[in-house]
Amino acid sequence: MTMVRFSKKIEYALGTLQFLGMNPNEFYSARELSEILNIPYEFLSKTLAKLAKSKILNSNFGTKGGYQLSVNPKELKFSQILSALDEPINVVECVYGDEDICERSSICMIKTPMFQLQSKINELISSTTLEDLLNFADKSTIQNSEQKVKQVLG
Amino acid sequence: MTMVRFSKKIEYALGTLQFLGMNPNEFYSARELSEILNIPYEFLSKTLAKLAKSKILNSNFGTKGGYQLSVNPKELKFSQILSALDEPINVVECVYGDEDICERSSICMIKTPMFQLQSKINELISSTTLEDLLNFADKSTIQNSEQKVKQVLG
DNA sequence: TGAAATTCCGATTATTTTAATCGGATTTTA
DNA sequence: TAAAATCCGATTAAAATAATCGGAATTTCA
Repeated sequence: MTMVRFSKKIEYALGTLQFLGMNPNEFYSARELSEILNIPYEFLSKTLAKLAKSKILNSNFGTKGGYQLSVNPKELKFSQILSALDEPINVVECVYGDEDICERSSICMIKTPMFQLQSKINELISSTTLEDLLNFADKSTIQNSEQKVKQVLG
Repeated sequence: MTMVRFSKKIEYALGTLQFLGMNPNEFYSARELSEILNIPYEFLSKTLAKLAKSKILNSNFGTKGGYQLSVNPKELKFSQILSALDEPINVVECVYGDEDICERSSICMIKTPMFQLQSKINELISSTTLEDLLNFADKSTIQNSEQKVKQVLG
C-alpha cells in the first residue's frame, strides 16, 4: 500500500466486470468497453485478456468476438479477481514468502502479527463478491452509464 | 494497492513502535533505533519525527534525547499510525474525495460499493492496536532482538 | 478467398510513487 | 562551546504503475 489503494488496473477491472455483470449474455469488444467505460483501450485490453485467461470472462476471436462474464456474480470473489490480475501480494513481503528476502528477518518481530492481519484482509476480500458491486451501484450513475452505452453502440 | 502492501515507511514505523512498546520508560535515539532495528537512519529519522509530531512518540532534543512511546499500546490504533505517516488514502481516489478528480465519475458505478468496502477496511485498521503487535510477536525473534540491543548499546 | 475486426502476446516507454540521501538549522547536555 | 541529538526542506535514486507500440493468430462475412 501506501494505505489501501487499488491500482488503476484493478479499478478498471472492477468497473468492467460490474458492467458485464449488468449486461450478461452479450459480448462486448475491448474497443466498445473502453469507449463505454472511458478506459484507455490498450490498457484495458490487457486486463481483459488476463481475466479471460483466468476463466472469469469468456472471450471470442474475430469480428463478432469480444468478452462476456462467464461466472455467476454471486460466486466471483474479489480475491479471485485480484489474483487474476497480480501475483499474490501481502501486507509485508515476508508473509507467506521467503524470509531470506528481508535482511531484517531474524530481528523482525512484526511478522507473526502481520500474518494475523493478512488473514483478516484475506477474509474481507474473499467475502466480497461481484454481486456486492452490482447491488450497491448507484441508480443515477447507472442511468448515465446506460445512456453512454446507447451513444457508443448507436 | 497493487493488492495490499504496507510501504517500507509503515513497516519501519510498526517495527519501531513495537520495539518502543516493549521497552517503555526509556528514550532511544534515531541512531540507536536504526542500528537495533536495521533500518536506514536517514529514512527512519523522518518517520520518527512524524510520529512525534502526531504525539504518538515523545521526543527530546540534545545529547540525551531521543524517542519514547507516549501512549498506551492498547489505545494506539493502526489507523492513527497510518494517518500520522500519510495523507488518508482510500481504495479508490474518489472515495471521500472530490469526484471531479476522475473524468469517469459520471458513469462510474463502483463508487458506492467501494465506499462500503472502505468502511470495512477502516473498521479493520481501527480495531487493530499496537497491543496486538506486542501480543503476537514471536518469542524466538524477541530473543534475537534483545541480543541485538545489547550488541548495539553495549 | 481475402479484408476487416477481433483477441492475444511481448516489449518498450512514460509517469508516478516510494525509498533513500544530502545539507543544514535548532536544541540540549555536559 | 563542542558534541549529540531532533527537526526541516530539498534533491536524487530506485521501483512500481500506467500507458503505448508492433505485430501474430483467429474469426467473420462479403
